[in-house]
Amino acid sequence: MGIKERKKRNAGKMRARILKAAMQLYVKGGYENVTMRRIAAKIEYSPGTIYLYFQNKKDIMLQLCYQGFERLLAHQDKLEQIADPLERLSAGGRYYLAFALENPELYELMFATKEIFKESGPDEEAAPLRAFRGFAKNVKDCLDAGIFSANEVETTAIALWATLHGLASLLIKGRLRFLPEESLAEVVEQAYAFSLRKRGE
Amino acid sequence: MGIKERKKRNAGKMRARILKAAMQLYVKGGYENVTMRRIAAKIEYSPGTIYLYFQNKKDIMLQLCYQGFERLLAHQDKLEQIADPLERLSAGGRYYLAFALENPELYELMFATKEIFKESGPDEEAAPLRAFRGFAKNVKDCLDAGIFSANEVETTAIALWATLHGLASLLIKGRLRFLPEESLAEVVEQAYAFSLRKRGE
DNA sequence: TGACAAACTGATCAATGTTCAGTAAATTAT
DNA sequence: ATAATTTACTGAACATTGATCAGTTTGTCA
Repeated sequence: MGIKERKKRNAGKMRARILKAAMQLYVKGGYENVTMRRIAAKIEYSPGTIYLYFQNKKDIMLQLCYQGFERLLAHQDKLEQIADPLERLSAGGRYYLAFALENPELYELMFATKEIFKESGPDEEAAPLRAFRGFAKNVKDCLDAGIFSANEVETTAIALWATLHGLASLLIKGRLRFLPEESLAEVVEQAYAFSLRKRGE
Repeated sequence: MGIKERKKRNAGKMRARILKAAMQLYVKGGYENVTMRRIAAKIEYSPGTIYLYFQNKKDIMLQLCYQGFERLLAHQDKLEQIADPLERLSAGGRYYLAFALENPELYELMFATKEIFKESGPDEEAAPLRAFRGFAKNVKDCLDAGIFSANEVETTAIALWATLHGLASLLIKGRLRFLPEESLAEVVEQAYAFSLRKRGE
């Protein structure tokens, strides 16, 4: 009696096709480029069909937002191999910024979606929170190693995350365009290094 | 021959009326609540009239964005009275965050508008850059006082600004909602304090 | 094969930003 | 004062949007 399973699989595949099409449209031209009719054309179904698999456009965009966090998490395990905690945190920051700059539209979406935690409060299983917990773990290792002054882990993690997110956001939104282009990368690198300055420096 | 002047004044007043109506709509319900027809209804003109004073909706939103920076700058002079540079920087940060949280939609707009610097590159006279220069001045005073480790002023200013902007953005977008509500303010305060930690701490 | 259910269609709706021929008001010239 | 001209404004119209739903096709099972 695998019929129900097959149907679920089919529905899942359809959802995936829709999301794939939506993602392609989104990364190419942002929110306004994602149109129910354009998605429908891409998957070769009629617009009405999409509403059998998603509540509305917002629902689709929310799923894309989650996919963004999944992608961000995808390479987290590579960081684990770095032994030195401060170096690991530093590399994590560089990776974070690189991800944001390589996927600017996606990164925007990841932090533009207000409804992300709306449904029944924050879910520890959710990708956004898992990403933060992984980051906080690295911060904890630094604190344990006495690299920063004594502080709450969460407080320190939030401060450093905020710096990274702030830099990513300012860069993507072109708010640092007053700096000479060629020194931009260097300035950003050093700015994050300043936030990571060790106790006594 | 004050006729031309009067016409300019009238056109200016009309622009102001339109922007006022647009701002009211925006702070109440965000971007999608700002509608050319709704603006027109508020100012009691027909929709077409708006296009005699603004290029399009984007143009209107851009002006609102500028108004946001003007408001942010409005109380900057009060900070100047604080003698101690670190205390001044700290108070500036608190004021910045308070502004962002009291005007969340406006703050979003201030940093959501990509076109802000599009026209002929960054303009030193523009409010956004003036705001940064004011902030950087406070940072310079701290560096001169030896409070932070030697560094480029711009680099340090960007690091601290990014932290503030990151905190504001994360708060507004609800990304810190996994923290207990009652400790949120405290955590944010301490997170910024961490970024401001003095040399040797 | 026939009855039922599930999947899909596409015309349709209200609302959006924007345009522009036409009207009304204000100004200048006669 | 009246006519001519410029300026200000209107609102119907257009293309496109997200969303709906009666009707059709496809698939499943007795």
